[in-house]
Parts: sequence; structure tokens; C-alpha cells
Amino acid sequence: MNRAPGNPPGQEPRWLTAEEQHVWRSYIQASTLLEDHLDRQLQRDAGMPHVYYGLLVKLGESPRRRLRMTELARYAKITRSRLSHAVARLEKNGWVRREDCPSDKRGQFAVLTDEGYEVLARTAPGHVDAVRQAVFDRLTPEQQKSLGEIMRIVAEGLEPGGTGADLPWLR
Amino acid sequence: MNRAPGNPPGQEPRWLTAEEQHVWRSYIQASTLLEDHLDRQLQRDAGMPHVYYGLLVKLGESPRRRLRMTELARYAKITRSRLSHAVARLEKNGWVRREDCPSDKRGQFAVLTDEGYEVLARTAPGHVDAVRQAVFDRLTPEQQKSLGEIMRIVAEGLEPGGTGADLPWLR
DNA sequence: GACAGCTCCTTGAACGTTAAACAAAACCGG
DNA sequence: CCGGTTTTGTTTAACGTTCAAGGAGCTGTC
Repeated sequence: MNRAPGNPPGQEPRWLTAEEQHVWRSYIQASTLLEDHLDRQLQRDAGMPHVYYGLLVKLGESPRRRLRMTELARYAKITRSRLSHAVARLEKNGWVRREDCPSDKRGQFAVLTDEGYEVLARTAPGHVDAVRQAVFDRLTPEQQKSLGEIMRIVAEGLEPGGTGADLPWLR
Repeated sequence: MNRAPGNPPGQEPRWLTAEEQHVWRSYIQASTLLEDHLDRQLQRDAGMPHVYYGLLVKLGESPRRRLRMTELARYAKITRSRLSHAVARLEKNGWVRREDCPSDKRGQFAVLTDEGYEVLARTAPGHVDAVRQAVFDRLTPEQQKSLGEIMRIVAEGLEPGGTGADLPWLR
């Protein structure tokens, strides 16, 4: 509730144009609907929200099906705190197990269990289908490519570690 | 945890190609980072999450600064339950007020208060700035246009009321 | 080798979201 | 106008997320 940053008092903000507003609205609506849709789909078929599913996928792709907590959090773009809670829940389900890191006594590995792997194997096809139906089946190859480029740019701009500005001398 | 739908047992699912996977990953990462970023920005500057802010915006744009609960929920793409909770909170802040609907005794209007309007006026420039910096300043006009089209298509496909498939005879 | 500062991860409390169940009013068909 | 159905909005409890704080181990410096 402080002053909005980036707008020195007395300066007219650069509002979005009508076109930009439409784009932004479409983005918000689509991303909201899509995330909701996938959350419901996975909650129903796999018993977990989309983010949790993504964690299992990431673990499944990793060597020895394990990843340090911080690394997993970084991949999934979530906070370590959130990951801690999430892994606690997945552990209760028997889908993930924690293991101590031998080389760093602070460290923990999250390890995908066999049971976790099976949930993944059983539910992945349905999830891929959902993604296909909601996104890829509706877009031309050009649009798919374009979407990838656009989202990569946006992600890079927000990556922790990036400054958020193309102005290195400001940091 | 039931069988995944859309994949009759014994049929090989249509996995995503490598390109599709990259696109999807970029999308997930960007949308996660972006929503987090905006949530934090608004939590800090306006004392509410992004969704709540969107509700105030929508009310502010509406005639007499009011909207029926169901209509507001529909615009914001959230459930009525979620809206009930949200409005309860915004009401506590004094930013929204409820009013009975004269023509339908079940109905409620959510009304943006003067105080709510002021929060909006004070914080909108900062929010627009954040959106610009994260998205529009990084994309070419062609990419912006493309993003709009793509997201419109995805949103339409998920719109409650749409079947989610181009196969009307399946419903 | 000790101190300072940093990284890793967890915790608890406050907050937001979801799902299911519900009451009240409106609607609709006979 | 009666009875069933739908619509509207809320409620409760379980669950997920965030934020701030903190404990424990690592690391670099003098």
C-alpha cells in the first residue's frame, strides 16, 4: 500500500493501449482457465494439484529419480518453503521419500518412489491429453512456435537472477 | 486416481513432441513466474493478491461500479464460492460493499466503494508498469498480437459452456 | 580456529482456495 | 397455483500457499 514504484509522483503513467488491454485480458483469462482446468483434471485423476504433479515429473526425469530440494524448487519456480510443504504431503502419499545428502549435512534429496512412479505412469497419458486438447490441438504450428518464443522471453525477464530490466547499470 | 480419460486401455498415448514439450515448459514457467511476480507486486503495493485486484478493476469499469456476484465471478473466471470469500475480505477492507438486488431477493451486488476506488487509482499505475516491464516491453508488436490471438483461442476452448472438443456429437 | 555471514531447509500462523452441502428464492411445466 | 428443478449465494472444513522466523551446517577471512 505504499506508493507505486516506477511512477514518480506527478508523472502520467503509460497506460495500456486498447489493443494491449485486450491481449492482457485474454492472457489472464486463458491462463486462469487453463490452470484451473489442469488442476481439476489432475486432482480428479491423480489426486494432486498440477504443481505437485510437475514435481513428480521433474524427479522422474532426473538421474536416480532424485533432486536436491533447492534444485527442484528452482526448476519448478516455487519457493523452498512451498516445496517443503509439498514434499511433506507427497511423502505422506508415499510418492516421494526424503534422503539425507551425504556431502552436505544440511541437504535433502527428494526421491521419487516406485509408487510415485506408478502414479505418474498411470496418469501421464490423461494429462498429456488434457494439455493437447486445451492447447496444442487448437494452435497452428506457427502459433505453437510463437507461443514458445514469447513465453521464453517473458520467463527470462522474470527469472530470479535477472534484474527485470535491460539496464545493467541500474544494478 | 481413476483411469486417465481419453486413452482407452491398451492404446499408446500421443506424447508431446520435443518441440511441444519445450513450448509447454516455457509456458508453465513463464505463467508461474508472472503470476507470482504480480501477486507479490500487488500484495506489497496494494495489500491484495492479483485476483482481488482484478475484481476491483472489473467493478470499477462497470456501470454504477457494481456487478452481481455471479456476473463478477464469470468475468473473473473464478467460482462463486471463491468470490464469496474474496468479497468478504474486500468488504472487511472497506473496498467493496454488498447490496441487495431489488429485483431478485437471492441476488447480491458487489459495489466498489470510494475507498476501493482510491486504492485502485493509487495502485493502478504501478501495476500497469509491472505488466509492461514483464510483458509488453519485451515483445514486438507482432508477438503481442500473436499472444492475444493464441490466448483467445485457448480461453475459448476452455470456456465453461464450450465442450472442450470440436466434436459436437460427443455431447 | 573462530567469527561472520551465507545457504539449506523447515516450521507455524495467517491467509487464500476448493469441494461439498445447504438455504432461499426464482422458474417452469402442467 | 403446485411441485420439482434450477439459480443464487454462502458456509464449513480440508487443503495449499505465503511470510517471517529460525536452526543447523557450510565457507571464507583474519
